[in-house]
Amino acid sequence: MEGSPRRTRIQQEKRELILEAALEVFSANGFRGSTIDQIAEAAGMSKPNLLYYFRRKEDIHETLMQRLLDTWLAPLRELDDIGDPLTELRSYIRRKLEMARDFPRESRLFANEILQGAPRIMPMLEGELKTLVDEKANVVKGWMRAGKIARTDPWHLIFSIWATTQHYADFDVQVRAVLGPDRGGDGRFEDAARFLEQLFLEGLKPKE
Amino acid sequence: MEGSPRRTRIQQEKRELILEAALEVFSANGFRGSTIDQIAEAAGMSKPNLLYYFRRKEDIHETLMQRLLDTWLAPLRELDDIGDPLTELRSYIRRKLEMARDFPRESRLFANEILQGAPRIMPMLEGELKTLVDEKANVVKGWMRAGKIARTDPWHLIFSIWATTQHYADFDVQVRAVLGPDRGGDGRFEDAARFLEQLFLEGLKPKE
DNA sequence: CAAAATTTTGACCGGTTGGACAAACGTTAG
DNA sequence: CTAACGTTTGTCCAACCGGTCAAAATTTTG
Repeated sequence: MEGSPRRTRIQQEKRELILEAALEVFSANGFRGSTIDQIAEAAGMSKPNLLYYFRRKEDIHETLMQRLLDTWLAPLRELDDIGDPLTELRSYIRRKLEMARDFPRESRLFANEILQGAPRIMPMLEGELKTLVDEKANVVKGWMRAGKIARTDPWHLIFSIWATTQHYADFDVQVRAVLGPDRGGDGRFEDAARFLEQLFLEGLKPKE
Repeated sequence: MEGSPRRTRIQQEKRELILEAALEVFSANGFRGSTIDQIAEAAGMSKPNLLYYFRRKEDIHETLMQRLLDTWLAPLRELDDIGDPLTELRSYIRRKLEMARDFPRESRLFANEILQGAPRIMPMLEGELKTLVDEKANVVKGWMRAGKIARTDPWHLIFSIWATTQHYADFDVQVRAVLGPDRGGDGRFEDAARFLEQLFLEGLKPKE
């Protein structure tokens, strides 16, 4: 058994500072597109100083990734059997959209990793993530069997919630460019929330 | 007025070869993550030879990007007023999903560019793309006014179609990892098509 | 305070990268 | 055949990048 290494107060603080800076840089440029110098400058320290706290560039990325995954899956973990199905799904969509709004850098970091083939987190996708999604898909299946929601593919339903919500973080510049200066402001997340709620809960069929 | 530069037959062919190789490499590693050497090797030639056809790395990327945008927006251009609205939308969704299936590299190239803040194509997003989307959003608005489809935000509707379809190209490794070896095979696009059709045309409300 | 431990820095290194260039090679037209 | 033109290659370079190291500066501890 090995506990996490003992660290001084300074080490704790500086490591946080570096991780915050690295999140900024990695999420904007990807892993290979980012340099240690950039991260060091964003953290307000010299490169060798940074390397005193993280011995390799990859260590920073790995630490960032580990932390990310916990918070990233939290909304899905909260989805559970108790309560009204449609309400549960609406809450899940809202939580995911809030994450896209409040943690866009984390979303882009994740997107960058997946886009490049997920070389560093593949085992996690096939293990922890798959297990969690399978479990929640079965919950959704139960709702369908009980006639609480329409029958459809639960896995693709989850994918579509991921895709539509994360889009507002990952493709933010495109969303803003298309909406223009007037509609692309802070209100876009509320518009998106309203739209997604209707899409998932009602579809596009006209109401009689 | 300046026409496109005169080129010999060999130049035409070699340039195509390079662009094909560059698409492979750029879409997998991003712009900064790709090296001229990688592209040259994928194209079966030496680095200086490649640089004879494209003088700078950025020229390759730029050429690739310009071509991409035309084909990328083609499905949306086809969306028009004539014909049944729900059928039109279903066709658009299917075309976009087919593009994700048949041109995943193009999708990832585009996603990479947007993720990094779209530094090279920003003017196009604010110009050509915005104009096209605004135009099509108005078509959709007309359908809504006519009571042909439910009232909702046309812009966010288009975003959600982009997001859900491109997801199967951009996040392909994640989709496959979650679906597992049995369900993650070639059939996943048909499952996705069925699901998306239901989602957009019916929503999740249970049928009475 | 003084010794010990921690933190910061400047100088440096080997490998990679984008790109330049001239020489060699091949092709085509007179 | 040969001169002109187009293509390919080997060599080289300067900038950059990840990372090392020893020494200096600072903080902590007895």
